[in-house]
Amino acid sequence: MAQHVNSDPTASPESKRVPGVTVERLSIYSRVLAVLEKEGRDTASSSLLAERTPFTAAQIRRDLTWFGQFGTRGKGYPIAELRQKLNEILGVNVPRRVALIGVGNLGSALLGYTGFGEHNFQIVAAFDAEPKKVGTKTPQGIPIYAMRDLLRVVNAAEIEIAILAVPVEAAQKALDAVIEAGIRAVLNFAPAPLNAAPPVRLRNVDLSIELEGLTYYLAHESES
Amino acid sequence: MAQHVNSDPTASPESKRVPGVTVERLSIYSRVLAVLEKEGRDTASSSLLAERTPFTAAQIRRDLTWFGQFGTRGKGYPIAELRQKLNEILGVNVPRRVALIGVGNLGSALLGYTGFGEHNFQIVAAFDAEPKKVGTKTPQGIPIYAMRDLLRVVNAAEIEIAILAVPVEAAQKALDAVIEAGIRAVLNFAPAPLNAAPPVRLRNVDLSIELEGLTYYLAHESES
DNA sequence: AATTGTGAATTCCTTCACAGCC
DNA sequence: GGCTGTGAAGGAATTCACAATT
Repeated sequence: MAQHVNSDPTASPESKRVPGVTVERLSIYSRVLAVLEKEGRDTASSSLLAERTPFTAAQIRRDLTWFGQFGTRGKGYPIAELRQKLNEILGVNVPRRVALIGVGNLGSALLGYTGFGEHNFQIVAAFDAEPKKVGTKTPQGIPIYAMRDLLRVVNAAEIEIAILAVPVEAAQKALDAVIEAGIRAVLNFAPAPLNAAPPVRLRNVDLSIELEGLTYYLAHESES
Repeated sequence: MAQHVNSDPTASPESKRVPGVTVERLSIYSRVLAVLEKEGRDTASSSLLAERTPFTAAQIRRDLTWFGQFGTRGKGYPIAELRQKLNEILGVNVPRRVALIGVGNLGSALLGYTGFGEHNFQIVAAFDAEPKKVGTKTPQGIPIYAMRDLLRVVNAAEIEIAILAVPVEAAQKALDAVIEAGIRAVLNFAPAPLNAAPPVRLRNVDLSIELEGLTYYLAHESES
């Protein structure tokens, strides 16, 4: 298999399109590798990774080949190195600046969530429609701006990502505003089925929908 | 999206196995139908639904046929009726009782999130390892129990679903405890790659992973 | 002996395209 | 005329299975 086109692991996945499902799994591989590294291992086979994830060994090997050849036959994958490469591929090796839109209940919880920082996401500005909050800072020391300052702050702070944590009725307007401000990546927590046209990437996290994905199987358990 | 369920290829309604991706989309259809209903419409064609979702008309029609024939040729689908039907299929026509494990930052935000109640999910009990919190109530009036009371309370209150909002280092033990208490459906917010064997259904929502699904495309924008 | 990387086979999902019905 | 429901076709993702490599 003299196929070394992708021997540079940071090279783009050339000719063919990487399946979306593969990208989804990459983060999970990175997480599992972190755990294995902490356990003191230095290589991991695809079958070990399969044990720690809901995926099969063949699937994992196939996923990785989209980006290059990272393993050694007979041995497995070098954990630290593969993790580093996956983080590069995911674009999380460099810090990403994030704006939080909406400093209510959920927004406050997200600000208190330390996991973002651990994965190189920095919430550098918050925005709220409530005049009383504007001009103050969050308990974490992040300044709260008015929505009309969005464009200015996004440009000045080089913000790339917005997290929407606004009430559902404000969600569409907030989305329009962040796109208008030049943001290309949006994570929406408002329980509204928002849509955005490329090149904007929008991801919806609807907590009720997550639960409904579970109740379906509760309701149909007897049939399995 | 949504992250990931340990897929059970044996769950099915009547004859054949319903694809997992179809179940994922059902909730979204239900949401869109609710919006259309509010707009005063009483029928919706598959192409109208396609306009309001990221899915195609053919895909929507195909998804629905897994569960029966709901439309009228030449006319479309009766909105209210289809929505009701979908909710039945999803098992959200009856209230589902939920336990919240972990009343920290994120847990408190989830308690304040009114979307659950709107979709027939009732958080009826909370649990925390912190002795100071045990015996008190949340601002919403939900009693906080010690973890050791899990089995008793789950049985007494007929709780079917657990939401894990505990620190990552406590996640596995919390998962073991809720499974031990007889719970079959778990939504995990701890940023740990947890696994559960069938018949337990586990869904992970890792906020950092959601963001990483976006950064991949930020990092590879030039290629698309 | 162990394990990757990958063609080939397979399974799963989506889209096409149109007959059937309103 | 408009739209559903669905066989058939097409495409995508997964799994098999094994030659290649350490």
